[in-house]
Amino acid sequence: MAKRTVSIYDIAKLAGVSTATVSNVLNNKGSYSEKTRDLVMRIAREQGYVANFAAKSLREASTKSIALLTPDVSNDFFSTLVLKVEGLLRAAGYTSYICNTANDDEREAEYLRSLISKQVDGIVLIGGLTREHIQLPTDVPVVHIDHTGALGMSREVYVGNDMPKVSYDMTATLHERGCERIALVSVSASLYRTSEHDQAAGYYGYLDEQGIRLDKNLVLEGPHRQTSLIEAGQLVDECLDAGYSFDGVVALGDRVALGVVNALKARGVDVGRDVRVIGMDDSIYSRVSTPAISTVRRNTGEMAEQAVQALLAMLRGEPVEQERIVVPHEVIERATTLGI
Amino acid sequence: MAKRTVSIYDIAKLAGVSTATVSNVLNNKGSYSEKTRDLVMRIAREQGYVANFAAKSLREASTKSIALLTPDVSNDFFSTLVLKVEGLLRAAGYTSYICNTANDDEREAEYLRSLISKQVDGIVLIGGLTREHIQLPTDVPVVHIDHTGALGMSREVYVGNDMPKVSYDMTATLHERGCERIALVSVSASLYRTSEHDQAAGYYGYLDEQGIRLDKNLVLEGPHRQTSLIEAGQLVDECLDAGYSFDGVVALGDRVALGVVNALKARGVDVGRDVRVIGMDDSIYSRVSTPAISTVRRNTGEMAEQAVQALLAMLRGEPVEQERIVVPHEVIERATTLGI
DNA sequence: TGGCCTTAGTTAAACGGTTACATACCAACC
DNA sequence: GGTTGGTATGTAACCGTTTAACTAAGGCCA
Repeated sequence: MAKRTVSIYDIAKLAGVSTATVSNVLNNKGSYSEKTRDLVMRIAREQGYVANFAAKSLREASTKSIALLTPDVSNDFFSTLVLKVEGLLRAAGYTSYICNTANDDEREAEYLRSLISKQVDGIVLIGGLTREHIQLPTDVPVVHIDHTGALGMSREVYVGNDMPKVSYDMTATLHERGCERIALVSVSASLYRTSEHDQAAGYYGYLDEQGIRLDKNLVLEGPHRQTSLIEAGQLVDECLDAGYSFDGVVALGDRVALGVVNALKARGVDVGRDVRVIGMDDSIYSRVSTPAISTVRRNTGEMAEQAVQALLAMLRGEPVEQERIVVPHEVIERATTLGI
Repeated sequence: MAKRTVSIYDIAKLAGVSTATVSNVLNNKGSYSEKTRDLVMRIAREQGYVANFAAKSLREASTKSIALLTPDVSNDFFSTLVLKVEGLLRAAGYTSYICNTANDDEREAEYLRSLISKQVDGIVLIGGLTREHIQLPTDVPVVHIDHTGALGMSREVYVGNDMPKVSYDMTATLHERGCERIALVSVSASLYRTSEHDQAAGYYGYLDEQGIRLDKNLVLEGPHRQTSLIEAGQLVDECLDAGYSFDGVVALGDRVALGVVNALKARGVDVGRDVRVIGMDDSIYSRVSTPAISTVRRNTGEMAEQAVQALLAMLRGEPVEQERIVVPHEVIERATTLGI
């Protein structure tokens, strides 16, 4: 079975020319007569010729494929990012290997090992934990998105938001709306998205700057045993059951925010008035909630574009001009902070 | 730059043996002394040798990679399916190309063209529209999941639920709980998931069988201009605003069901008592809703397993023993039909 | 001693492209 | 007529791996 697929050699024979000419015609290179081109093209089409990428890759030392690692594709933020990056790369002629590491170091390392062996031309690392455990054998270009862990490669670029500023702005938004006792809710999956707990930094920073006393009982961190949404609700319940109170919530992620909102609603709290809530990522969760959840748009579109642009530049062999690219974010207020 | 990565040839030279021996050692084939093996292994490790898959693929006419096409990875049902399939394939030594076709024929065709050229060993098509537009040049094995469109390949397997039975059971569940005027809500993205509108068939079938008069005004189909969740709500609003009424809703998808539930709640309807709702897929949407939405578990785990098993069998060259594999489904009743 | 088997290893071809270099032809120019 | 130059095409090496076919040496046995 498995009748060998038609090769450039078969076409050359049928057309009565050499493989070099066929290759030239197929790639618009070198020179050849119009007659030859038409003949070769016709035969190629007739025979259903499809170039063998393995052969091309071997010879050219380039597979035109990219590794795309992300911790969790089911997370709206990451999945839109991944899809945008993939689309842009595809438009540039690259195929992507999309990998879901589930925040597992070992899995990530395994993926990289196998993809390095598959000779990917570049690597895009999205979110996730620190990357200290990874050691790459080749000097392949790497782009990090939403994440700051270094890899020590010779060609390496970072793209992301100013995360401390994001949580700073979230906290400020609540404070400016009159909140005085502001809680922070996060589950580890989102907390670890940046290597140095950047995400929470702005919350502490703002409180400090405004002279607001930090109440450790209002910092709710979950170990992410289950769906972040459910867990966030439990954290809120535990906190309130223990007798603590708050009038504002900085939720590191819209899923977390939705969990918080649902838990508060279940207790009869008027979300948006009694307690204001702000989430992050501007994902579907913040939009489908009632009341709609205020959030931070982190500009996945621009992140993807900057990342791909930087990667393509490195692939073209251009020197890295800007190692760290910061994408602006934007607070979007909805019912949970406006109180309408 | 780009210092050539170390090849089997370099190792052979360093170890003072032939490339054949190195290859044998690395693949546990042929025969060699223990001394030689240790030497080769040590040098390979020292030099950070990584096999070049392009060369291997070219020689072996197998890339150990699979194309995985799905209409929408942001859809919970598809994404869990994709991840499970990918995981099982990885465990079997295959790398997956995960592709998001967005229900776009042209995009799908483009993906397949490029992946065929990349010499994928097999193809898994998940959900999506009919596949009549696709013509594959090689006789690569194909597995379809949750979808019935034929491709006319020599090695082709279908895995999925009995979709007419699914909507039949959904309708029956509502009827048995006392619903008499049962609406059907779908948006095209989900409606087209099976080629012959299988999904709705059971709804019509059940009504017919029970002698319940079909009211066309209660069949709400959206063109999927936007998020299915939002759109479902609009369809419900339009229907009720037009003066029609229902006491049960068959929603083809949990996202659709959530949209319906939200819209009804906004109108002050007591969901679960005044109107009962059942969704499909047992996704996160049905679980995070208040009230929790009844749904149908479609067993993505078993689907993935059956699909991968069938694919691996075909890749091993075994003949197709069962062309059509049906995975059982299960109605899960929660608050929106139990009325608690 | 010769024949045969086993083990350890080598040689070289093959996979399907790309490409540097060689060649053949023709026209134009001085 | 010889030189120059462009165009169209062919030749063959090369990318890194696997593997069929082969060699060489040692052991065993009649």
